[in-house]
Amino acid sequence: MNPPSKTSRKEQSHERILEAASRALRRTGYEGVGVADVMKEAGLTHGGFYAHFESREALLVEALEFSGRSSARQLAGNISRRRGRGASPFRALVEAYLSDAHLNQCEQGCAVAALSSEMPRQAESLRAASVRRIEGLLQTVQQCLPASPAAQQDAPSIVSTLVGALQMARTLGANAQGRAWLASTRQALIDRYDTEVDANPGTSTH
Amino acid sequence: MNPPSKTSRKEQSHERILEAASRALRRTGYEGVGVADVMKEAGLTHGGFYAHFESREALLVEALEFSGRSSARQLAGNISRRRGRGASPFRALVEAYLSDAHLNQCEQGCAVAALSSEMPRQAESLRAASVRRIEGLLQTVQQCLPASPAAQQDAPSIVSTLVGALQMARTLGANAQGRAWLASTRQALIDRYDTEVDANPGTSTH
DNA sequence: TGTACATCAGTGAACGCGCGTTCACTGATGTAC
DNA sequence: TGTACATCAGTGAACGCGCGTTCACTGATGTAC
Repeated sequence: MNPPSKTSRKEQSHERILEAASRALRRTGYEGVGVADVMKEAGLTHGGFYAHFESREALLVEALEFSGRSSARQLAGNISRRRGRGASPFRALVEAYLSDAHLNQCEQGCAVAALSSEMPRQAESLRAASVRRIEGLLQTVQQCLPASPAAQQDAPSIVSTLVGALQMARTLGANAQGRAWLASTRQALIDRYDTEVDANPGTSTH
Repeated sequence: MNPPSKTSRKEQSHERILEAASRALRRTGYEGVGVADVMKEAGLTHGGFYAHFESREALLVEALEFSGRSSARQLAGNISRRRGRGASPFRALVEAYLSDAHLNQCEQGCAVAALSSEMPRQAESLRAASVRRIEGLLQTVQQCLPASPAAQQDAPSIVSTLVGALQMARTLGANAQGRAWLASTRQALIDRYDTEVDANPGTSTH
């Protein structure tokens, strides 16, 4: 008979492998994900990998989808927390996505920002999964904008700005230069799309 | 005695290697640049490589700088051609950078757009070179904006939008979906920063 | 002008290492009776 | 309840391949006299 817990031992291992791969993917990019390393971080040895995934590429596809679910959930949480403190949906989005925390913690952050320049070069199954991630992010942004056609039409431009700004800031470094880039982009977006202004967005400790 | 031409045979080879590496870098990313492949494309064999560069990493640094010079020159040319046809500096920048041609020809295009998500993960010498590329692009954008502090302050946000949009569009594909993303971002930028509107930007054949 | 020698750019074989993938085997868990 | 067997998840050694790097050597170009 099956044990009362619905997830089998193998399913639990599978989940741990995906978690490890998802973090590695966002920290080191597609090329940086090694089968042996991921298995080790999941507490297993590399030999068992092919009982879980058909190939490394199949792992990357699942890991990308896992990353998308995970970071979308986290972003939604951050947005609703900021909304609870009185921010408009758009301001909450901008301050959550372009936060200093998101600058530093790329392995828990948005997969699109972590991978976008590599996406066009990947095998078709991965590129298709990447397109779905972009569409997911687009949808999140659309939900934070007014429903008017004029506002909705700007969503792709805003997605581009959010993703690009995080990448530029990460390249500049998690120092004053990177943080200044983020702050400047937050300001520009909010000035344009959100009228209420407050003093110190992007950090929750002040 | 030296031959009348000032560039020696070795300098010519060096230049050919850099050209090949610069194209490969923007087409396939940092990880995609192989020493043997680059030498082959330059018409040489891989053994001679280390007479030209201390290491693969040193090649990548020089190739990135080469890419920056080359694409900055090309972008400046495209901008001034559009200005000659009556476009404002900002409109010329947006239509040149977010053109369908730039969507397709990434190996001659902007290195920042081709590499940005990989930049933060590179060795220090490469990251430093990447920062210089971002600063170069920032300067180009600043020169296309009005000199007022209000406009200049938006430059980082605009750089982010340009880079992000090209990456999203390239991931979506050089098809209707990718071109629509570009067109939408062009429109949003121009609506916001440039008042005159025309019918069909981004292609020169209509 | 011609000969002998040194320098220089490039060749191609070889080395070492990492990594994706395969496979025979093991130990534990669950099933049949 | 207990024993024998089958299944299942995971182990670890091994294979093959690609790639960065090294190095002894070659052929051409330039220099000394």
